[in-house]
Amino acid sequence: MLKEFASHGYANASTNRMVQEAGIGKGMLFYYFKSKEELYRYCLEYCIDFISSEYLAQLDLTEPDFMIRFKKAGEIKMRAYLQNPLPFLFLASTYIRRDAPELVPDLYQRLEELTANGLKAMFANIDTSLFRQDVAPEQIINLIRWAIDGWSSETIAALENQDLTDYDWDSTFAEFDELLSALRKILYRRAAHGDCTGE
Amino acid sequence: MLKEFASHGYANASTNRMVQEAGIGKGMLFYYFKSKEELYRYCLEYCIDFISSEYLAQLDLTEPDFMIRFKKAGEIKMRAYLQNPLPFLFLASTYIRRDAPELVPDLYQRLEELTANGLKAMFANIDTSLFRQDVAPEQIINLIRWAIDGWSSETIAALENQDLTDYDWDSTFAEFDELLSALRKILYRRAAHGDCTGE
DNA sequence: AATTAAATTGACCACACTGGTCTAGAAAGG
DNA sequence: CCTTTCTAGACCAGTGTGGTCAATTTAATT
Repeated sequence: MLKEFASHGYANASTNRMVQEAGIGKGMLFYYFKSKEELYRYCLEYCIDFISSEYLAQLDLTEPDFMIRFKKAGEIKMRAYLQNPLPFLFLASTYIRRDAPELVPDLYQRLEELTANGLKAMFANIDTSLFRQDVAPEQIINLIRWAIDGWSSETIAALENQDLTDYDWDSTFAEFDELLSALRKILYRRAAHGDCTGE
Repeated sequence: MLKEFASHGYANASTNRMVQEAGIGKGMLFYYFKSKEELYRYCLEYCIDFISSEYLAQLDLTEPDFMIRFKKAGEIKMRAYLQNPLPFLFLASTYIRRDAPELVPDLYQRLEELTANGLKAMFANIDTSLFRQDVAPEQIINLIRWAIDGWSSETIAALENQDLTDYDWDSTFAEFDELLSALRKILYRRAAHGDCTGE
């Protein structure tokens, strides 16, 4: 169901394909859900719950070092995604398609709030004294974000055509650590002795 | 036509909507194109031609300073996009939907080649001696790419809900320049006197 | 003006597929 | 044995599809 909605959008999702994919009779679907609309709403709630509990609620927002915090967040997200990617795909799909505006009137507001709260918390209480001082800390945070996002999306894109059953994750993680250490070298204060940035 | 294909994909694009949007009779479409498939192929060729001539062919690949080269490329792309955004949207749509695989068998290979050649040329003959030496130059190139990509997509996303008729572009460009100077400060060799990275 | 040719329209077609219903029966439980 | 809960899939009216075609307007040519 989630897959059908995610890949075709609400309007073009076919209940016939759903029951075929699920291997059940058409009657069942409309026995448990009185309409396609109700099914959609149920899926929505399920996905929001899943992502809230398996991803957002797991974030460690106390870690002052932004890079560590962000790295942990990435691992949590990846774990949740690998456990069940469909809620992510479903919500991303509804969000970018703007598919069901009057179907669930306050949906987009809720999604905005969800991500906005997540992001706000993500960027709150960061120890900016770790950063180099000659570039604005917001700029540094952006650079870290964009670097990690860019690396992630390119890595995921590269993995998409692979057989992941016996994939060598270690080298991927090593690559990620390399990226992080480069970021630290570039964006953080030089450790202790002789801060040659001049402050 | 491009808009219809771009926003619905080949299968769900409606020839009825196309003729309505274009304000012509249904007959005309099938007078000039014998089928939806032929129309699609024509659109494809048109878009590839447009992007090749108005974007890829305009790139200045001699500029040794990567950041300047990339900045110019961004401006060229933006100019082409503003002149006619539909080819970009059309090709992006076909590429991500993987919509017409057996319709145009060698399509994806051609698109891969197009972008691959573009990217390869884009990253060839770069003067890496301008970069700081304590981080691998490929890593630096990636960081610049990701930063510019991230900034661009967030800026575009923010602009999408705006009225652009009398938008203040100067502040946007200024923001972009700020980003570039931060990148230069962070990723390039310190100019001349006292290179404190120690080589 | 008369005739031929090109361009244009929209009603129309068979067909595919839609969300949803409903009958008929299988399972389960008492 | 009866009742209740599940389950299946044939079926329905409706909508939209890509594509056709006879009819008509417009343009070109003689």
